[in-house]
Amino acid sequence: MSKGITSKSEDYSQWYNEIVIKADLAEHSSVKGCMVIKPYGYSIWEKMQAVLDHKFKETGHSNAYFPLFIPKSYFSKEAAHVDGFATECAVVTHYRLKNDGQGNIIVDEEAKLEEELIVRPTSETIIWNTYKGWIQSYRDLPLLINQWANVVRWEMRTRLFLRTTEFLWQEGHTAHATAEEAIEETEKMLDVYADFAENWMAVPVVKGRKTETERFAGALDTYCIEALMQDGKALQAGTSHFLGQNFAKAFDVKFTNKEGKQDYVWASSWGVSTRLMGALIMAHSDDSGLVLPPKLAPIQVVIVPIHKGDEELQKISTFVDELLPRLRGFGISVKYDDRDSQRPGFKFAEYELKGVPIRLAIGARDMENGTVELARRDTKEKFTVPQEGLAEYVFQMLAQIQENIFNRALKFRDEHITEANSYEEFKELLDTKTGFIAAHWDGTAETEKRIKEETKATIRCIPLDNKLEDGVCILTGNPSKQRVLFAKAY
RNA sequence: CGGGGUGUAGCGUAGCCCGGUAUCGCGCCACAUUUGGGAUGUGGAGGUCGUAGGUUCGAAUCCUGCCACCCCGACCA
Repeated sequence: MSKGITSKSEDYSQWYNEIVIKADLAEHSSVKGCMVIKPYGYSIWEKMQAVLDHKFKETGHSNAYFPLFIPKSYFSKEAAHVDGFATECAVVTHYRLKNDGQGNIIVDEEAKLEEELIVRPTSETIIWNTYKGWIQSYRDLPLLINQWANVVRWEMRTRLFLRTTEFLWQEGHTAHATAEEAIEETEKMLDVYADFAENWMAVPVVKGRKTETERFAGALDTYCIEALMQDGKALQAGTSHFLGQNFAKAFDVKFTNKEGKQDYVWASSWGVSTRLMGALIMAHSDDSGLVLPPKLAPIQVVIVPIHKGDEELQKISTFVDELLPRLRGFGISVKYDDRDSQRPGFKFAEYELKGVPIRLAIGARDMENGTVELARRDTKEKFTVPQEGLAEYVFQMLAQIQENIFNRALKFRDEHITEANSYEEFKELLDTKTGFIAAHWDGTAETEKRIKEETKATIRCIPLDNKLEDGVCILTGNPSKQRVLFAKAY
């Protein structure tokens, strides 16, 4: 392992890449745009999954699994949907290889599929085609399904976790008897995402709605949570869509309501992906490496013994053997690193790089004094604390760290929401201060497009808790009733 | 799809201009000494130089083609 990583102030993008690689979260695979998520990175994702999965079930959803392959014809059934995804679909055309007689394996042209299969970029189409058979009556509704899956989007430019060709996610697909219920579901799941981002990932988010331009292909309304990264760029961390009756109509999913009349079903879909890993990394980490919120850290506490000779190690290990169950009793995941192959300094640096929230170092001096050295990752502070009551102290410290990194991120975020009242001011802020810029917009796609072309800033969302105020659009001077949040985004 | 870059041991690299069978560091293995912020010494193992062809007595090096990946943009979660 090499020493140090590029400073984030020097080159943010390189800093990010190095953290992902050096903290052992993931690595590039031999396939362009695809990554291998390594055990340490995957264990963070598993923690995210576990929490989210629990929340989904708590809100009445069940998991199911739908196929990876989608018949091409399904895509053309919803016009906006196909427009949105057509240019980034991987297509399966053959089902067999053969030996060409010269030692090469080639595609067997005789094994051409009647109908090409699309590797799912998202599953609305195959799921709604399936729902057609599941829904006949209002009694079958609501239908609340989630699936954990991989999807493929053939993006031109990829970045580890933030945008990979194949990525892992969950996608909820629900069916309802009324528009109101579907909207309620859409908003409820947005709240679930926001709660997860803030209270687990410690990443503050703005809940809002997308403009028509930024809306999901096939949705009537797209809600989102937007987070701010340390370089002042926004990251869309999750989306929840109200799909209206678009997919029900495309796939002919009707039900008989209480009055005995036929109607199309109302839908929502919502998802978060391994992109959340990117958000987690970028939101908190520093030049020493990853900083993980305790609630999602695979290892919350690491214990490093410092000893001269086996005898001292024995004593320390005996103490640690008693300490471990006490810590675990508080639900703390703890690792005792008594490897003799690495010295303490190496281990300190390694666990900092990996973002372990608390490190306990115990040496002969501590054993004599009845203390341990506690180092917290978020502030880099070190404390000498008594062994007596240590488990409880650590437990409380973990809660403090969780709170601290959230507050730190919140402070940064709030300091980076700035109001702009003219186009000049807007451009100036984008170049200097960055972050979210709250500005009046005349509500037209033309204005949005021009601002994007001229400044690279997009409307991240129209915040749900927006206050109404009269103003004029920064570009056109036309009247506006509220400010929207602009930012450069990932 | 444009621009830039890289491909040599597990990783990072030197060598390429000027052709003679590959340098250094990290890591790995063994042993010893070490251990409160990225240890030290000694010995050792490890290479189709991305790939196909060409020139040459001889190619990591020169020529041609191909492939792949990374970074920066445009597009997108």
